[in-house]
Amino acid sequence: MSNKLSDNVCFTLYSATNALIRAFRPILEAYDLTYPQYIVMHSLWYNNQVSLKALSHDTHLDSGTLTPIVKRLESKGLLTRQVSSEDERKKVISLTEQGMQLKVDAEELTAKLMARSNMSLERIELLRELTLELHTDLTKTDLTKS
Amino acid sequence: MSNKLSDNVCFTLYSATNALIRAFRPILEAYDLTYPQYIVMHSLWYNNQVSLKALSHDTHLDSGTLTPIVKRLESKGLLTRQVSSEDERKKVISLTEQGMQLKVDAEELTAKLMARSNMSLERIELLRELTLELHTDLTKTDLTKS
DNA sequence: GGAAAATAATTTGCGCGCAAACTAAATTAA
DNA sequence: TTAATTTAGTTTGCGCGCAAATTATTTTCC
Repeated sequence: MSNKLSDNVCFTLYSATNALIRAFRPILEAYDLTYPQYIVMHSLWYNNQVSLKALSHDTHLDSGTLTPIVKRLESKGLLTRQVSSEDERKKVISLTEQGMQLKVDAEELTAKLMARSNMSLERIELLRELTLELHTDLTKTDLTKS
Repeated sequence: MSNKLSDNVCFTLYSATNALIRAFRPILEAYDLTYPQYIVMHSLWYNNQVSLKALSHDTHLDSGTLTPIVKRLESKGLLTRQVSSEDERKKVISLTEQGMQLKVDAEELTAKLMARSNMSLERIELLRELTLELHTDLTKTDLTKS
């Protein structure tokens, strides 16, 4: 029988994520990026010239969330959005030269940030595995099962 | 050297939290609550008649975030907000009868939800401890340390 | 080939999450 | 005691996160 909020996994997960993004903010500010924008850039650094659909699959972000994010990155000159010639419903999202150059600077930000926590590498890796597992479980049984 | 997004703790943590809140939504819908609103109610069930400051401390939510949440809960008839008689800057937030009755129904929602994941109780508890640790670390070293 | 269904992306609406600016009350210090 | 500082809570502005509705294109099926 739980009574404190911190006895609750959902709450600790939620709070830790908020704290992480909050801690990321001043670091990412130097690159004029928010955390979701950073995720999109990270995805494109390793998978350039993809559709919004593909980007959505990789980042786990909704298309309705992605469209405005990608537009903002476009207006910052980090990427371009062109209608695909094969399928005119699709847009091809491509990094600009400027967008690709960010990679060099911003690649190691996670390591930088996590080093500020006192957690050991083993525990960080364990946390990664557990959250990956939870995400997989939740998205698998989400809609069909009641 | 990480290349996939899922190699990145921050990303897996972020995605798992989004997935969790998404999974919570249809369950909480029956109580006409969002997840942050549920957190506030949960806090009040075990700590009634507190100031916004105290609520902010317990829920780890900003006062600027809390004010509109608490107002929405007030307009749903789940709580009241009265100016404190000792200190007129403070507001005393108190559950209504209706707000207290929700507790009975909504208390075990977390267990209900986590049962839908295939994770063992041990791994869920481990996840709770790791996220609690990360939150503590990040909020401790946040502003002062560079 | 043409109607119906499926797919890709955008738009709309709402509730956060939080920094920053603001208001009002209480405390401290001169 | 009153001016300066601190504290509690609200407001504003912006960027998500996502469900639901919409638009436009493609595919399917007859």
